[in-house]
Amino acid sequence: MQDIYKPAEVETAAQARWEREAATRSLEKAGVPEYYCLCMLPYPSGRLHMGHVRNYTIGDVITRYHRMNGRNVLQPMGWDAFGLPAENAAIKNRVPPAKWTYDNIDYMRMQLKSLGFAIDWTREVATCHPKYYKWNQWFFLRMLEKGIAYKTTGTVNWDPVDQTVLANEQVIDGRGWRTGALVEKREIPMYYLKITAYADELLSALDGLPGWPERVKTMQANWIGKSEGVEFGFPHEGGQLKVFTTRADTLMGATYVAVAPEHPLAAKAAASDPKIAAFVEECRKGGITEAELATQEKRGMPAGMSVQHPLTGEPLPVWIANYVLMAYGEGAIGGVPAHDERDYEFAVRYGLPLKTVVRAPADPVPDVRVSGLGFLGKGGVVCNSGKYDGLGYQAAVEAIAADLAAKGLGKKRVQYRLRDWGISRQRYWGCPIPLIHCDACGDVPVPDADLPVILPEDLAPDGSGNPLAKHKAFVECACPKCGEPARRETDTMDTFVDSSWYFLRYACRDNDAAMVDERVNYWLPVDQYIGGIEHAILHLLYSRFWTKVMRDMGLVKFDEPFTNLLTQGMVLNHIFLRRTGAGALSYYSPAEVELKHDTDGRITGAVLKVDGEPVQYEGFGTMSKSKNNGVDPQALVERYGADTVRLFMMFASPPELTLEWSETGVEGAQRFLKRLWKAVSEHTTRGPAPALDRAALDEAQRELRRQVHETVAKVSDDIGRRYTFNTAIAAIMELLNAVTKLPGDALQDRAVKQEAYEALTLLLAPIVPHVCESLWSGLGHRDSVMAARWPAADPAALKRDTLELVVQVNGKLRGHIRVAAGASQEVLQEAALTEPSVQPFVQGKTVRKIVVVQGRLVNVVVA
RNA sequence: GCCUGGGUGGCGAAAUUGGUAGACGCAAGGGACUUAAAAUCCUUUGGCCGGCAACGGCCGUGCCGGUUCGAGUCCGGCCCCGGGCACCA
Repeated sequence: MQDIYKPAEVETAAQARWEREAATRSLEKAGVPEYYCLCMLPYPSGRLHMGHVRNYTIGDVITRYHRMNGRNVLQPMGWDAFGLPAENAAIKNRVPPAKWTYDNIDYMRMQLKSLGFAIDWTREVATCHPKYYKWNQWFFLRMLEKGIAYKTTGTVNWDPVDQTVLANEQVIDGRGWRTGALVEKREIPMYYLKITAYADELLSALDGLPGWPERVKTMQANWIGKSEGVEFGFPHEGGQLKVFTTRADTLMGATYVAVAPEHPLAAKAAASDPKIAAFVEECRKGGITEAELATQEKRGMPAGMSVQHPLTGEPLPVWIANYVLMAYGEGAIGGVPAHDERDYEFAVRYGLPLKTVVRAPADPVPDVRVSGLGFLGKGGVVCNSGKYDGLGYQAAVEAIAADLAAKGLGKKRVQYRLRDWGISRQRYWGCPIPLIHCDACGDVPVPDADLPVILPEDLAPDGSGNPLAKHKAFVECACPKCGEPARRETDTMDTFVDSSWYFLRYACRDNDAAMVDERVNYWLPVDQYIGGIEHAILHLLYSRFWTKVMRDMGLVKFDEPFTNLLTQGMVLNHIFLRRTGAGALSYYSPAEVELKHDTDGRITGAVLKVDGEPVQYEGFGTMSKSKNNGVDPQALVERYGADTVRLFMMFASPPELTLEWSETGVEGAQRFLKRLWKAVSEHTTRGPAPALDRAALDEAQRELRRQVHETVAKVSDDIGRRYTFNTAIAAIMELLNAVTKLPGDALQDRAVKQEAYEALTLLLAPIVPHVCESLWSGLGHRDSVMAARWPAADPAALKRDTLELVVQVNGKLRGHIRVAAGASQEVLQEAALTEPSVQPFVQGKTVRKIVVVQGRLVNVVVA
């Protein structure tokens, strides 16, 4: 072993050894417990960013930990290779998206390899490869046959200048990003997947996922948004205006009815009244995101008609209102301004009457005409509602639903907030939807034998529309049914389709005859899935849905794709900027800036290194290109080595929290590895250590051994159960501090140190595998550390004869006592009361009570 | 607007089931080594007060209130920051 730590040499040698020994290859083995550790696949944007490094380091630590614990572990990698950024790069650089994507994949694969992740590269998948997306198309056709995929219209952002559909992120302040034109909503035909048919199972199955964070399950449950309520109609001349409400108890308080601008009644009203038509047209302005719709100013216009209250027959005016969503319920609501904040705001603005029909249980019955927002929530009592007065929420809903049913106007039903999944995208760089449009036969599925429908890879988009639609060789085809000339569908699939099942394909990517095979049931479900919290809802919900559809078609034998889920936080860095000219901002990389501190170490300012002039410090923010505060992992690996980068990432904060980048923190991580290297190297230069003789140890040696085994127990728990890698590393650092402080060079000193250094190496192997490979062989082992077994704590070494307990008086710390390990309560109380530092606080006072917490503390309560 | 997390020293954080607040590391100060610097090693470090000192006291986990022998942790109300909101991935 060399006496100086040289990361580049160590890492090249370790990676070469793993390659030579095919150490990261995973094969299906009968009789060995399998473990599937999966990280969310990256979008090949060009270079890895720190979020990727964090994600894959977490996955690699878990992978290597379970390997050392004897499991047959699979850790695959792939590329979420279709998507918008490739088209944007194509527009900017005039390079076909395919070339850009494949080049990026090559570079990023090299980066991943240089970080030493134990990935089985023989299973690599790229979603833009025809051998992958063929199965998107094949499965889409199966869903079409079953009625799970269907066609209807959907709303999109429309740029009227470019005549193009825009993604939400391409709409900035209501305008198209390239043209600056005001964006409009437009209805176009699209294909949908009937995820709502699985709403109930997607919701109830969350209870069967104890390995998922509560927060993610709560978000998914709220997203699905199951609510029980009443669907009923407001009768009018032309029939009934249907609404759905969860608050039928407030029905007697309805003073108006409002419909969405896209509602058929609004269209009908617009046809005969130009003012209404203008208003409906006005509502088309702006984007389609829920955030935008929910924050816009509430506006409305009378539809020029009225309906009857279903219980009283009283006429109620119909309004067209922009705050009513066509996508939820029936696209219409009964307005109850006294008991709904949004209705209240609307009614106040347009002078609509209020009627108070619910009161707090303790309050007196209010005057019907009391204005203002009344009781909210479901804990009230119905009033001013005739026969329903005095009922609580549930009883009132039942009674009103029964009366509506008796009149043939309504019934109780369940409503979900979840909407079906629209998968059509009017974009080039995606998986073609396998349909052919024939004038005679309609929409005809592409026969299975003609799959995949191959996406031409040599087109370059120019920003106006989908180049596929202009590509004759792609569009023009023969109808599979009648053979006459027909047009191929040019919409491609949402990239969420690609990422909804890629984790299955890793198990069988060499099978060209089937989407999945038996190996999928060997590896799946995924034992541990790791990725960003930003995917908590959409990606994870779509993957769960897709898995259930495949199960129902008999393709897989499990119900849920991911047994355990770890959501990692974002990586942040300092943000520096200068204001240049007319409000323009110029961002500077933290690498170009020097921070100024006061004597307490507080940041007081910053200057640009090149000119020494101040720049504005904006605090921490997520690493991004636009803020110019990203850190290039490659530069770090070259400067410090992969192990240092991995160690810092895992040490700086627990995986679920955000991580603030710190160059000095990276240096600290490097310092630790150097100290470890030096310590082991000094130990091994004295030759092989003698065998450990447990009976011959002195107190200091026993104490160090105890710490070794306590550390083994703690690190096993921190990595294997808690996923708190930061505290595992802290314990390992403490152990190194302790070993290097053990004086003496006697035989048993060396034996205890050998045991300690071997434990340190094994415990660190999942986190910094390259350096541990060298240390392990330095400590006298011929096999790779990847083949070594995870250490086990020796219970005999953990045993303690005495314990130190805390003594509190009225909950305040007043002293410590040392007692025998098995001491009785009486002995503890006596020791606590007679402890000199405790005496002044109990003397002359009445002891009311003594609380003893086993192995921790004694609290004396005095008055 | 709706849904969901988070807030602890100068900084990243720790405290695992309600039981010693600040482990571990960074930064900063003092010292050793060195012609010097870097590197390395030793050492101090939440705030305030008292003491020559050993040490002791009080305060302290975003803010206000509550439960408890005991609250960073539980409950109620507020403030601030982040993630998601269905065509970014």
